[in-house]
Amino acid sequence: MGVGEEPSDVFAARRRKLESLRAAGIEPFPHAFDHVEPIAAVRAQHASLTPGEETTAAHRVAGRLAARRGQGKMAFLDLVDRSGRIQLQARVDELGPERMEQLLSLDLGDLLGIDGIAFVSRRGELTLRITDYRVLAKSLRPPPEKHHGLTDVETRHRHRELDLIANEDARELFMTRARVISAIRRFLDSEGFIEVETPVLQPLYGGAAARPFTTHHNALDRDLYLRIATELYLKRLIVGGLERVYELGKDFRNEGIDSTHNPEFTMLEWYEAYADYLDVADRCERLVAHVASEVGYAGPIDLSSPWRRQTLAEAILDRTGVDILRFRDRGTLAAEMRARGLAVPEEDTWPQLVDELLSKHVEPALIEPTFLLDYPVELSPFAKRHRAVDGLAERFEAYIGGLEIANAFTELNDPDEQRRRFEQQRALAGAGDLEAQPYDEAFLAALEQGMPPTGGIGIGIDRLVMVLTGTRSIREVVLFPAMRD
RNA sequence: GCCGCCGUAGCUCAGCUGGCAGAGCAGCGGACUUUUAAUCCGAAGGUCGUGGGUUCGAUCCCCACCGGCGGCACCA
Repeated sequence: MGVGEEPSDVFAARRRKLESLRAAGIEPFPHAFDHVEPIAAVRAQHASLTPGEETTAAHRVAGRLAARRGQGKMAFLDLVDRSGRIQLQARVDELGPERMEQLLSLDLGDLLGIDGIAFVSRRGELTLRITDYRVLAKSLRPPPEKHHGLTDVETRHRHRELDLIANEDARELFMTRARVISAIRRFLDSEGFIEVETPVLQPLYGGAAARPFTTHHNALDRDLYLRIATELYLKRLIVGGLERVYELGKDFRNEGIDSTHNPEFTMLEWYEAYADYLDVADRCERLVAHVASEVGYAGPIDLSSPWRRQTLAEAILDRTGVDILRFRDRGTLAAEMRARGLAVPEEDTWPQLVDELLSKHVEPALIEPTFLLDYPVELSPFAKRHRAVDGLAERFEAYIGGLEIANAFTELNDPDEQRRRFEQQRALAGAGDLEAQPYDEAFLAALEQGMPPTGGIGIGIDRLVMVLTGTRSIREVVLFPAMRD
């Protein structure tokens, strides 16, 4: 069933009304409608009126017809725009019999422009008494049910326009998302960052552990990759002296789809010269706290700074009793895990076992904002070695509500060390690791030019929006999530 | 990829391990001048996801496929 099916008489009735409008000399799809006020602005002007109070204030609003009560000589209609809903009163003594009948024969879902005089009904509802109206666009499909809204998840995601028409929650959520993104830009701009744009189509992908999408450029007759991260290009801009840069845009990863993964998703990355990962952590928690405040976050999690900080090894020790720093090879770590009754996947290497401990036993418990610091260097091919602890890298991941929302490091800027890391990745790729980093000579050449000490981070914007809106599925915060055909 | 649940009118949902497919909203015809999910009367509206199978007979039982959701696996 659904939106693509053949019209039934519900559709035919709307077609007939379209034709009768035209027959009456009314253009059902006019070009524009000037001087429209947001409904919320009209409401704000009359917030102090009392029930039964009349005014002489004329207003012009526009939106979608959402409900109709009554018929004949007087009726009430509800009009919805992006900012809210307002009641309209249609009276035959104001409009005349012909215009009245024409108005009442319009369909729910039609787009209307309304001129009216504000008053408050006996029951206390702000209302516009219609003095004139205009059809702004005829709707040829019935809107979703007016009480229950649209609840079918598949239809809500495949036809997001219906979700937005029917569900005020959905409108509010995506407006919040927009405010999150603009607040991020304002924050970074005010701290001396410049926004840049680097290639989405890349001859070589890199900067994250993920499989890419492949595409083809016809004129060049060569395959290109959709980026999995912006990291490597952004660091080349740090080499170039731009000092503080950020990019906010889509990354693409050719992986499974679940409640926290969409194949295309919005990533913020920033890089700052002369900073390390702890400086980046400070800015990250300030950014999130600022954005939460800007969008009026009132959820259950305290996002204010400072956040809890704990090393990865401590967190795993606390949750499992396993001290990964004491068992530094695959065999002894696996034995320790077995001794404590923990599952040990047969194929896993030492860093993969660490990741297993982290994702199974630590991540789900990280509800309050938490930085997990200092990851195994094997898992972090672009992070600088820890200044104090052998075998670790200066890297953190930030968790909120059990979700990983950020990943950051003190960036590796020694080109020879970076080259050795690429060699290791090449060995992994040779062993069948589909996510190993490809060898990127252009990036190495840039590092050889000299990159200042640099801190960098990637923040998953979709997941951050999930936290800020209390949503459990990434599909709820992406307007058009990936679906099968 | 594996397992489980789900798919019935435009929308929201009923439908008894098998016997002609149900309601509300919306829509259509009518009544009504202060409604707030308006109310009342009337007449309509269906490829029960798709394709097979079992059966005298399938929305219901079986198989496959499509799509969605959840979990596992994989993965930031």
